Amino acid sequence: MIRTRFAPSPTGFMHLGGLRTALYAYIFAKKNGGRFILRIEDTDQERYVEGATKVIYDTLRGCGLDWDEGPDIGGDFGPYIQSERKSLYLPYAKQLIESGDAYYCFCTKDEVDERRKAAEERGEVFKYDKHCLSLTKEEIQAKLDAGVPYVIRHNAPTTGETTYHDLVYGDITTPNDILDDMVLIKQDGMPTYNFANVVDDHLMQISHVIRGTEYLSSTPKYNLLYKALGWDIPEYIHLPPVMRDQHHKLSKRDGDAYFSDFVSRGYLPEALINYLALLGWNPGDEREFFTLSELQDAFSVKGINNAPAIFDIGKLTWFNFEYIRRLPFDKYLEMATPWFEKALGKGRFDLKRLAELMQIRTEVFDRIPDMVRFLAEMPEFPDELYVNKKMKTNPEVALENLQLIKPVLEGISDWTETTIHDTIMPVIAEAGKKNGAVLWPMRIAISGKENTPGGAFEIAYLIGKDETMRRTDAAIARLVSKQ
RNA sequence: GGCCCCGUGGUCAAGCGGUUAAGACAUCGCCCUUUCACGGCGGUAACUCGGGUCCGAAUCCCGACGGGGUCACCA
Repeated sequence: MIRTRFAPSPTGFMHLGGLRTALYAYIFAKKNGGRFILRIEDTDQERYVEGATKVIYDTLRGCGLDWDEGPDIGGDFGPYIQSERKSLYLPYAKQLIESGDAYYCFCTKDEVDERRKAAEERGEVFKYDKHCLSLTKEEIQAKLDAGVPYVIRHNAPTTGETTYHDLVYGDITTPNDILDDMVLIKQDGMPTYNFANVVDDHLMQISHVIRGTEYLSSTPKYNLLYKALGWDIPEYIHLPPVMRDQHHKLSKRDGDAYFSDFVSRGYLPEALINYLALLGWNPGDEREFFTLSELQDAFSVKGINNAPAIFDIGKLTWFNFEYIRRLPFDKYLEMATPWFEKALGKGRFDLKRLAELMQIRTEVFDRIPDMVRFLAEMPEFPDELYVNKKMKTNPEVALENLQLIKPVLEGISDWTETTIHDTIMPVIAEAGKKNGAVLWPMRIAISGKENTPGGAFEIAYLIGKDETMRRTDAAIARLVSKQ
């Protein structure tokens, strides 16, 4: 049975790198008919952030990454919150002490820190010197009885080397002499991440550990623990980091790395998931669009890349654009309406028609207001906008043609796109002019923008006859005054 | 600094000893078009460097350089 887990710590928000890890763990499990487990790693009491767990739930569910076992839904291997498992760890630590693979350490944190600092100043790599390993049984018991605070440390080997296999990185070999005697049980009785992780992954029968490469070099230490405890070592799938640029990891610090930020700006979770899936993995063929279930079918560990990948918001935006285009119209209208209203207020425009024009032009929802604001408020614009080489227009031509259509526009009583179109086009033809020579200036005159979501007729319809005449008159007046 | 990992266009990325070194995003140009967009066509742009091995290397080996990670009673 394939079992994977996503084990975030509730210390902040869900950032995109973490989401990608969760995604891979989810699709790998599902692809293989396995189970996806959610475990909250909150052994660091000081970093606990209220509400962070909910963010994790919301993000995962919002992306369709439903877990089969977890804190809120239970499962056969609970509890799924590490702090609630506190009492489980100590017996295993004691077992390691019995076998000589761990020992009590009474050195205080300050002492050790001081020695570490001194070593660093000498340019040396600090390793705990196993000082407390030499304590006799009696000495240990005496300190324990006296209530001297202690931690339990791993007794790591100092010679030889350790090799393990990673499904994406291959064999990783590390010399043992660099291994430090890491703390397994902290002074507060809580296990460290290092220890809790090993115990929990084993107890929860995790078959494949999927996580970031930051754990690549500490994995040998975990493997030593598995062996000392007599447990099977799980398969490892380490994932390269998602980078902001060549030098920096995409991190919580960047602020824009949060899933929730992208969603509130108008990125669709589906687009985010699709993009993230392809960041560091490829299906082996030319496909680019994947739903979650298609991802499950196509996924293969072989397709995971082992080099860091730089997060490219441009490509994400393209995916988002494509997903927005594919949205059912009603859904688009519903989602776009708040953004329309932000710039246009309520009830002044035919939002349905606007949405039809906007759907294929929306890259991200938060760009909508700037694109449509001109409908409510005529922007200032330079006369240069009347210049269009291909349409052969300039301010002079614009004035002439605006004057040509103004009375025609005035005479239209049934203000619909069709009527406006059918009334204006013959006039242009009769005057022997090119369509663009008339329609370009008209669009500029009533929109004041080089780019608009639709042509002259659509805009004229949207802003209504009165506003169209007002803007046309103003444009003519201005052009006249400059002659 | 020690140890580990990585190195194909601006970005993602195919490639597994012989290819005109794919494709996508971005970018540029052209066509279509009442604008933009969409669509169509085309262009610019890459194997970090140096040694090997081999008839032949982006592909294998070594080294250099560059980048990342890690060295906590954080996870």
